[in-house]
Parts: sequence; structure tokens; C-alpha cells
Amino acid sequence: MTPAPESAGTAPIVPAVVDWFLENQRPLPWRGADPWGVLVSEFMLQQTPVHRVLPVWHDWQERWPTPSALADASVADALRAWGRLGYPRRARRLHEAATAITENHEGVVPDSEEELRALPGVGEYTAAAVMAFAYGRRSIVLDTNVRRVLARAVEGRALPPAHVTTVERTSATALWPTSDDVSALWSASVMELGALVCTARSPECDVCPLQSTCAWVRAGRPALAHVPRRQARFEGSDRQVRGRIMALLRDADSFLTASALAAAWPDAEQRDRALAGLVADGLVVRHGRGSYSLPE
DNA sequence: AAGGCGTGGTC
DNA sequence: TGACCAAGCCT
Repeated sequence: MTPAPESAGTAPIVPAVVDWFLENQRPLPWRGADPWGVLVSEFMLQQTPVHRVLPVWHDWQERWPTPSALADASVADALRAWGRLGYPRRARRLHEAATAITENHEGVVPDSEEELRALPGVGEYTAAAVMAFAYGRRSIVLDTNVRRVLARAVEGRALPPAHVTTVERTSATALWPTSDDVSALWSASVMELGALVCTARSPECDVCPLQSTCAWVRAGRPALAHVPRRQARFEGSDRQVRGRIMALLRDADSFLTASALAAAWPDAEQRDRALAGLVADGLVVRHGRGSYSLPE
């Protein structure tokens, strides 16, 4: 095995995880893609598994290979191409981001965290990910996978807190490699370890490169001290109704009447509430006489 | 600053 | 089977 590049002051877990990554990483198509391809992948991967993103990402790369290409398309086309990826507000925000990049950044995905964070739909994680994976720069990439690995290996906890904390940022910054090259490689490596080995439900500690040093393993893999709050039920929720309405509108050639949308959900009150929410979110447009469509 | 926001695979 | 979980963001 080739020794991983190492810089002075680097935490010892870094070369172990990087070496593991160089042998075990998945050949994901957005690795080494241009910054726009990386940005699109990051939007799609927000709360959506890799295997569901893959076909949609390829489709988007072909249809809209640049920010200006997407900006020239309609929001409706973006929402239809988004399909069933979920959280369609991401598709709308990605379209808005493409417009902002075209108008304010000469069509080039910006290469500073501050400018990236100013784009709609780009938060702390996505900005850091684009810096690392598109531009090879040092940034503290704290996604759910990285946070879980660090919570276990460093803190000895079963899972990280519900939301990113200042303590996590400080702790991560202290151990993060200082050079751009090693930092970007480490970011991809620790994220992949969390995705493939140090998983939430059934971590494979037997094959983990951190097995001998992991604080959580050393402590006997203790369970979480406090049970996290459960995710809201989906069946019967407004989210389910919103999804049904969006599916009808994606499949429609043009406008749909309110009575046509009644097929989405039997309860009129809940249906109307969901529809009003979609309109407020800019995902649906109401035209005259109670007809609806996706936004142009 | 918790909770809303889609969808589907997994166990 | 139903509950958990998934490269978060926004308010």
C-alpha cells in the first residue's frame, strides 16, 4: 500500500483513512467533474442516496452542462428532470443558483466559501464540499458521514448531535490537514469511510482502518446517551400530499384544474393547505380560474 | 433553533 | 412491517 501524503501536525487518523480510501473508494462520476458538475451533484445528494442520484445527475450533465444552460431552461423543465429525487425546492434553488452564477459570476461557479454561501440552496456543507471537491482547497467538510466518523473515532459517541455544533467545528478544524491537497483528499476519504464502513445502523468495525484507535470501539461501542427525537411520520403528512400534487403537475402537459388536482388527495382541507404551501414556495403557480402549473 | 421539507431502500 | 436513514437548507 502506498503511504498517504502527510503534513506536519496531521492527526494520525488521517493517513490511515486516506490509505483506506485510495484502495476502496467508489468510482463516482462526479469525482473529477468540473465545478458545475460537482455543484449539481451536491444539490442532488442533499438527503438523497447516491444510487438514486446517479441516473438523474447523468441526465442533467447532458441537458445542462453549464450554469447558463440551466439558467436558460424553465423552472418547470428543471422540476420535471428532477423527477422523484425528492425535496423539489432543491431543483428550484439550483436553477436560481445557476441564474445567479450566470449573472453575477460570468457563468463560473465561484471559488470562495463566502460567494458560494450566498447562492440559494448552498449552506455550510455544500460550500465546503465545492471548495474541496471542485477546487481542491482546504475546507472543513462536515456532512453526516464525516460527523459520524469523528463522533465515534474522536469523541467516543455513537452518533453526532442533531445539528452541527461549535464544538464539532472547533474539534474538526484542529485535526484537519492544513495543506489544500491533503485536506481535499482527507475530506473525500473520511466522508467515504462514513458512507461505506462507519455507517449509522451497522458499522463494519472489523474492516475499519480506525478500529485500533477508535474511541467509540475502545469504550465498547456504547449506545447513545439520549434517544434522538423521531422523524415525523410521512404517511398522511402534508409532505406526502405535496409530493402527490407535484407528481401530477410534472406529468401534465400544461395547466391542471383544481378538480384535476383533487385526484392527489381525498381530504380537501389538507390538499388545499399543501397546494398553498407549494405556491408559497414557488414550486407551483396559480393562474386564473383556479388552474395550476409548474413555474416557467 | 427545532422542525418542515420527498422519496425509497433496508432490516 | 414500520421505523430508520440518506453528501442539508432554510426559517
